[in-house]
Amino acid sequence: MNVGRRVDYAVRALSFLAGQPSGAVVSRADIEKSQDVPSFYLSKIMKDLVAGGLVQSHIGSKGGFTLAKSAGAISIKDIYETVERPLVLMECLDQGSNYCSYCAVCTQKSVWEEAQTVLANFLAGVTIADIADRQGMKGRMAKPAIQRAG
Amino acid sequence: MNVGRRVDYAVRALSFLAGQPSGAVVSRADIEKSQDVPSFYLSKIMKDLVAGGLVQSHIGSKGGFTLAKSAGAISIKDIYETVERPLVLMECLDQGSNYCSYCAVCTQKSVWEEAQTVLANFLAGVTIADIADRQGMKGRMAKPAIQRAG
DNA sequence: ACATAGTAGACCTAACGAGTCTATATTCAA
DNA sequence: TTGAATATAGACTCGTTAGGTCTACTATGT
Repeated sequence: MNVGRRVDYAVRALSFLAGQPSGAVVSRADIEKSQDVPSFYLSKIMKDLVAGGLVQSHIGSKGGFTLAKSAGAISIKDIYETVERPLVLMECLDQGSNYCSYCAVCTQKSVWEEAQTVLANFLAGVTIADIADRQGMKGRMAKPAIQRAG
Repeated sequence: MNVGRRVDYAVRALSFLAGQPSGAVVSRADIEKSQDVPSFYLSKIMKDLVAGGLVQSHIGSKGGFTLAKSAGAISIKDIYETVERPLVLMECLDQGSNYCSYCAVCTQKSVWEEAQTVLANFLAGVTIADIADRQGMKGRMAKPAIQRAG
C-alpha cells in the first residue's frame, strides 16, 4: 500500500524535464545529479518511461531525454503504472478466482474496487505540469505563469 | 500500493465473527476452516487484532475470539493499520527528511498527502458491518438494497 | 574516428510476505 | 486433579521484490 522510490524518482525526472527550456535534451547523469537519484539507477526507470511513451530518448553523443508529450498530459497515475505496475489495490481485482476461490461470492471485493477507483481518479487528475509549476515557483521565488510547449 | 493477504484474512475473520450469534466464541481453527485461511496463519493475525483492541480473545478450552467492539465501529482502515502498518502512501510523509533530503522543498509530497487522505477517508467510512451485512444477504439469497455508511 | 550517449541485462543484498510449526501458558470440564 | 483444548509467542523456511550497482553493446554527433 505504499509507493516506492521508482515512482518518486520517475516523478522527479519528469518534472525536471518539464522544467527545461523547450527542446532541451538532458542526459541520465544530469538528471540523476540534479535530482539526487543514485548513479545509474535512473537508466532502468527511463527505459520504462520511454517504453511507456512518456519520454523520448536521444541516443548518441549529446543525447539524453525529453518529454514525449506535454507535461499536462502526463498524470501521476500514468507514471505509476509505467514504472511500477497497474494500479491495483488487491490482487483479486486483477486475478479473480486465480487469487481467491471465493471471488464470486466475496463481499469485500467491491470495497477495494471502489477504493481503487477513488485513488486512481485522484492520481489521474494530477499531472507533471502541476508539480513542475510548483517547482518553478519555489525555485524562482514565485514568478507565476510558467509557459511550456504543449 | 497493494494490500496483502493479511488484510484480506483479517477482514474475513472479522466479518465471520460479526456474523456469529451474539456472544459466540469462535476458535482460530474454525475461522481458518470456514474462511479458507491457511492453517495456523491466522494465529499471528488474530494476535495483532487482539493487541489492537478490535477482537477479544478467550484463552483455554472452549476459547476463541469475539469482536471487541460493534462491527459498525471497525473500519477497513482500522483493520489495515492494525494488521499491517499505518496507512502511508509514501515513506517521506512519515519520515520526512530521513527519507529524502529534499523533503522541505518537495513539490510532489502534497500530492501523495492528498491521495493518502482521499484513500484513508474512504477506507475509514467502510466498516465490517457493511461487509458482514452483505455476506448475510448473499448467504440468505436476500434482497438487493445494499446499505453503506458514506 | 571517437567520445558520448542510451539500451539491455546481469548481478548483489537486505528486507519482506506468506506460510508452517512448536513450546508454553491458560482454562474448561470430566 | 487431570487432560484436552485453546490462545500466545516466537522461531523458522522459502521465494520474491526493492533498491542499487555495474558492464558490454549499440547508436550518433562532431
